[in-house]
Amino acid sequence: MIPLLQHFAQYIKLSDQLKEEITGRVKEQTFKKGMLIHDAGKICTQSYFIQKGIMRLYFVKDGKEVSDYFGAEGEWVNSPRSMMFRKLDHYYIDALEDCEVLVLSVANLVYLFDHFPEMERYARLSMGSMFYQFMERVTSLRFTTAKDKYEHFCQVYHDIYPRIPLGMVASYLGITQETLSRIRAQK
Amino acid sequence: MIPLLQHFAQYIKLSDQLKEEITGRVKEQTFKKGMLIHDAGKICTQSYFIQKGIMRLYFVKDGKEVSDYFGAEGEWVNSPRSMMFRKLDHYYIDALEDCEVLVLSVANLVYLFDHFPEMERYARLSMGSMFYQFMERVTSLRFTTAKDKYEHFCQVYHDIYPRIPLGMVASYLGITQETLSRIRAQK
DNA sequence: ATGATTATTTGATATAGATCAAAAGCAATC
DNA sequence: GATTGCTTTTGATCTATATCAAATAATCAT
Repeated sequence: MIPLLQHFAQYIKLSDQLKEEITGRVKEQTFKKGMLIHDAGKICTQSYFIQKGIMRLYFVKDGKEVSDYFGAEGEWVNSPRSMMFRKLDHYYIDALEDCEVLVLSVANLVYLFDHFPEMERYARLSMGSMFYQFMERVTSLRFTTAKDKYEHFCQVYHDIYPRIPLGMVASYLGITQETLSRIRAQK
Repeated sequence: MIPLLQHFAQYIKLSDQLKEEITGRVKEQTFKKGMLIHDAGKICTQSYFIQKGIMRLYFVKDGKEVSDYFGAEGEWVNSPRSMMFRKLDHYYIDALEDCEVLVLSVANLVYLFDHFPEMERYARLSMGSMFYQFMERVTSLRFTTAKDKYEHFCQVYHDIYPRIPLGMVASYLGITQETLSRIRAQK
């Protein structure tokens, strides 16, 4: 539970009361490697805070999986649009490794937003950081060679990139597996 | 001033008091076409709400301008990272047309966040929408042809795309001017 | 362990889009 | 309204990466 509180504390000051409310509203859960955790056919009603393992956000295009985000220890994973706006989205979530997570339901999240304005601030600030990362990613997708893209990926995911299968990295970067394999070979 | 209040009202309920605080804290300003509004060498301390005209967020790479965002009527433009985290960023802002804007300073924005929790909520929700647009943009940059990218651009910027010079569109999409010109010709 | 899947590497070829170069269109300025 | 400086178009190559195909290597289940 500690890592979760530390996560919030990066952005806001946590009152004892808020700490209790948070810890009282999440529950532990584990998933086996390969398990489908969220199905694109459903509204996403849970957010997963990873204590151990890696979860992946992906969608299917022309029968192939396209990976869009990898969450590891200390990060939240969910289907953002589905979760925020309660609309169906095309994202699936699965476990790339055995995972231990803390689950927070949308209902509980809404409760926290409604009763603790500092939670709104937390959300604003943490989204701000992700926003910036998105801009860097967009920059990296334009005007750069496949090699530059891979290097940017390794930088962003520096502590977990060796744990992610090559094919998934390739689809994340918008290049083919074969090209990525060749890039890796030449280093 | 009305469009600005309508903008906020899309996301939160505006009390009379908040309305007054907002209108009292912005000031009108105009910029001539081509003017540099924000310089990458400085911290961005103002956010611009556009009432008329188009503003552009761009940076310079290898001596060339790379456009990253176009803001039109009813939208905010600023250098997000510089503004949010008070760090230097590489973004410039200029005016693609004569512009009429409302200016809100960071100091006033912070005041509003500190005194009106619903402003934090506004920020969270509006960033959420932009977040989603970013995800779509990332998708459009991967696995798609130059033509698909241009079509996605026209969709996202459907009411202003004819007002944006071709070269800027090309750098926004990460393709060359020449390629974009050829794509336009074949339609 | 052993065979069966699944993931990665390697090779040969094709192609979308980049690059280089120059002409044609437009728009601003005196 | 001609002159100057941008912007867009058109044309001829070139190249990074995709695609297709098959061989290894790694992982999983019995």
